[in-house]
Amino acid sequence: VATARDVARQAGVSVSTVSHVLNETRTVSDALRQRVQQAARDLEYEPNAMARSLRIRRSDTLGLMVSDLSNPFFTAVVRGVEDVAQERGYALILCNSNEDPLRERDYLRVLLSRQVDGLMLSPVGQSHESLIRLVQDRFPLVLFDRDISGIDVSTVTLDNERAAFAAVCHLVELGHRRIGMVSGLPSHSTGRDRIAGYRRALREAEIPDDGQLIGVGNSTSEGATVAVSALLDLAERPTAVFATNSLMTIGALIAIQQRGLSVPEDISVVGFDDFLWSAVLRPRLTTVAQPTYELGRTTAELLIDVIHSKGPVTTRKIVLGGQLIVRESSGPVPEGRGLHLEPA
Amino acid sequence: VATARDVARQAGVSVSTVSHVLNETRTVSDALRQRVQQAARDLEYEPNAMARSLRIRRSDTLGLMVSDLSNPFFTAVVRGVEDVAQERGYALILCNSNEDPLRERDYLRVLLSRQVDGLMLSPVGQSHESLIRLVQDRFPLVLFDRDISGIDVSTVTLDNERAAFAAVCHLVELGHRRIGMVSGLPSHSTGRDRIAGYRRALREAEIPDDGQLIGVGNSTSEGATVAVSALLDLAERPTAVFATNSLMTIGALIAIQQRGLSVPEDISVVGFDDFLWSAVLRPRLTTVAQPTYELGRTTAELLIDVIHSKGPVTTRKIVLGGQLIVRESSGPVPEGRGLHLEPA
DNA sequence: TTGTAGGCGTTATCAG
DNA sequence: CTGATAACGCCTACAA
Repeated sequence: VATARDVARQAGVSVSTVSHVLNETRTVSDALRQRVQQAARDLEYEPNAMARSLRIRRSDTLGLMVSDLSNPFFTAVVRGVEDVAQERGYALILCNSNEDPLRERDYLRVLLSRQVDGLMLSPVGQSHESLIRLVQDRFPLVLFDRDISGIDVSTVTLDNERAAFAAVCHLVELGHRRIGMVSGLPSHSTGRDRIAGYRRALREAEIPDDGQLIGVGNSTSEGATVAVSALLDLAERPTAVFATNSLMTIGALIAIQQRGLSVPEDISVVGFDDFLWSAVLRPRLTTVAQPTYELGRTTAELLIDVIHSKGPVTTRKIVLGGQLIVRESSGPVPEGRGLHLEPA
Repeated sequence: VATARDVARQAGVSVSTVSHVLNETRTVSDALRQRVQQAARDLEYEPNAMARSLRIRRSDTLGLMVSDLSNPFFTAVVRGVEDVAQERGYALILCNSNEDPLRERDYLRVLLSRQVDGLMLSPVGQSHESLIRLVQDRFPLVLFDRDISGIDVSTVTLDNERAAFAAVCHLVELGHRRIGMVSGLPSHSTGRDRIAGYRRALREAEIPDDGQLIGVGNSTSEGATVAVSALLDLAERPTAVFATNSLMTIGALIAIQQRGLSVPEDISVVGFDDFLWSAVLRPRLTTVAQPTYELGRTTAELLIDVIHSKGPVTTRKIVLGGQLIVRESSGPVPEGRGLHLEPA
């Protein structure tokens, strides 16, 4: 591997001239410039990014830590982040905490020791010591998807409360009054917000809400199958189910199929996130589509802004909206069910 | 941010002592060791990975470039790679060439300039200058999923020929004799191998094969919809379709639904890669399951072996096998179709 | 057992 | 316009 020294020798100039030619950082005579450029090409010189970063105290690298890479939601986010990083000349180091707080902690150290210029994070748990230190040190940090409390940091999130509200309102308008929900962990802001939207919809429809119809699906397909099975075991089982991410939607459908029930004749379903395969399901799935790719783009752009802003950093909270897409998996309340089952 | 110098000053020792204590690279008296460790903790010292790498000419970082991160196939691979990297103490820089040769070229330079210790790549096109130089320089490189010609490099692939063979044999055994296929690009080894397996199955069943029933779906859902629509427009349309990745399976199903045909009554379908949502499809999808996570693990392990092997590097070709999972989407030839349509 | 000093490959300051 | 030279933060002979 050739170094600037080699290029300098080959071109018969000093290393500083090589550096200045390649970075266009001062005027160099045509003759020398030509020789340097030729030598660089001949030797296939590629500057050593580590040495460079060490000197200029900047790595032109962004860190991105997602909490679950097997969730299509996050891969869409990653693509958005990546496109922006590419456009703005940043490299990207991607880590997957896999919903493991320890792994998040570890990767955080890895990323910082690699001197990333900024970090995008979908936090797996609560705020912790390492994160607090980061913001205290004014390290460029943007959280996405999930917000956490007790920490003053910029975030980009989706409007989960409104999205859940819209989904449940749709079911209410179809006449449903016993509406189940499979939720993610309430320890995540996303889980809480979706529950809040669900409850507001019930409240506005004056449907009594004892929380019995909220199952915790743990954001996984398996968890949702268990949770929805429990809902279906209730004496007064729901006539509709709202699943709050794509994996849990699958789990909910599995549970429903296991009971031999069909959608939407026996029970209506609304999913969260819009997925490619929802179009080939029969019936096609009613979903709340979320702008996942845009979430990634916005997060990356905000982070780069934060990095470039020299002044006092004002933390920003950006919220992106979603969209309800009505398909055939949600329908009216089945005959003989619904109103008469109402406890109120 | 604290440096080794700061720690040394705080502990009242020299920087070399700090280094030796933290790396356990020579025996240090208890007293000093304690002081250094305490100081490091107090200052929250984290070694600068760039400076360290610059010195020891090793970054303990692996590069991973996938060709399409939105394809669940590759995210499973990524998880496998990541787990191994984590276990073996390597960091991971992940790039997404997005099937764009230019982007692949760019990212290649980025990764190399960042001094990754080795690189895993699912190449988007043919072998090119940059790759050839890499192997000539004996740079640790492992290709996965796709092999390319004209370059002597270690690879980890799936047995696509056999997988396709098994899928088509299954259809043959059900009585099908007009079997369509949606293929990826034949410029990829995966596409070629799957076509080869398809053809071998036809040959062994003594089914005439004029290649008319092979549609190129371009590995995308949209491409597959177009390709399968064309197959369904044929005067003697296939009674079964073999789709060769998950996105193209979706596209195939969409095309079939657009025609108002149902599976497997009107037409049988076999998909490639096994997906979570295939279980909630009705009918459930017959698929060839591929060990994607294992592909990632094996690739990372092979690369790390290559990096550690001091001697002459013998290139290795590892091939992993798949498994046919029969579900309800493939059935017998529909009444009134099949044999009498046979041209031969 | 400990410290000093040189250098990894760059960039940038300071003379010429 | 150009070239020595001193960092950047770390590791590691070599010396003490």
